[in-house]
Amino acid sequence: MSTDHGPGPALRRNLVYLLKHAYLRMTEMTTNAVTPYGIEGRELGVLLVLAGREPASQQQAAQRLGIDRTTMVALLDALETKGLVSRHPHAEDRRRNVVSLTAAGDATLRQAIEANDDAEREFLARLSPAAAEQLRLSLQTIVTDPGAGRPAR
Amino acid sequence: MSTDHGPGPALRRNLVYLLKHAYLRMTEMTTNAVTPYGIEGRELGVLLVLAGREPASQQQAAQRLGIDRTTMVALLDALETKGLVSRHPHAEDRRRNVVSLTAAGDATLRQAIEANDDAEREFLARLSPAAAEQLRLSLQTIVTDPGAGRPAR
DNA sequence: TATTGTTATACTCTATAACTATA
DNA sequence: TATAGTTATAGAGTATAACAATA
Repeated sequence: MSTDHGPGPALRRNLVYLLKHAYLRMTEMTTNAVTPYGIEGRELGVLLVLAGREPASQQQAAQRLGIDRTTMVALLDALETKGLVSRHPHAEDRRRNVVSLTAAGDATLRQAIEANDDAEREFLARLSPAAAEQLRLSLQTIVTDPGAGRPAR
Repeated sequence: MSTDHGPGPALRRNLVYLLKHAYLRMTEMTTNAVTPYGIEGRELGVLLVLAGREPASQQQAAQRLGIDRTTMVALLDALETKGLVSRHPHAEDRRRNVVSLTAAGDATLRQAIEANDDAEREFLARLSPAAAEQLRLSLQTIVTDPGAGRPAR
């Protein structure tokens, strides 16, 4: 019994360790929350990007997610097979694909968002509402505005 | 120009997205910080675990890091080859390996910790000191004390 | 029988290089 | 020539299954 699990004092404050395990846990919870609606956790991210302003190309959608365009292909193949997304050539530049949500995709997204919100609430359950909001804002700051020493790319 | 990079409004508050990209960025910064001392980012984690209370087995060290024991084998092989770590059979249970830092491992760890602290400071640069500490504490709470609905495992 | 370390193997996620069709 | 999408392929990082030594 009590086989001494946790990180131990040396790791307990290490940011790589904390971020990695927080990420893994949130990912698992989102996956579980969203699987009943027929999509994977990563696919929710794609649907969310598409639901915003509709991207003018697959590549633009990939950039918003921070993944490679070749990764996006497989992701969209799966979503298209499920009938949640459709691709059409761009009117003015036929190299590009305009990707849009189908009606089914829109319905799935709505349900998945709710399920994901529940998962986020559970993930944050040990934090006060203020601390939870602060966590989100701090991560936002770090991720979207990395600060000096960071190439514009 | 202005090819419209960032996440877009739909993803900007999504915790999986934020945690993933925060994790990727911190990992990259730690890797860069620690490479000059001849170790990888993940290896710093191993050294930190070993420097705490010395684990009675490889398996215990693996549990503290949250990785599989088979993964730990390869990690320790590399560190042993570099002369930073040594394995000896446990006196009372010869199935187990007691893993300890060599003098070189200890010296490397000390330098790597400093470099990693610098990287963490840069990572947190856009946050106030209070917000930075709050972020660390909130992640700690979530990771080490996940709360209800979570099996003890 | 159960457990530790190990090996072989496979799976997931991701990126790089090369092809195609358009521009 | 250059770019968007695609395909084939390879590389991390990780885990599962099976084996040897020890308990």
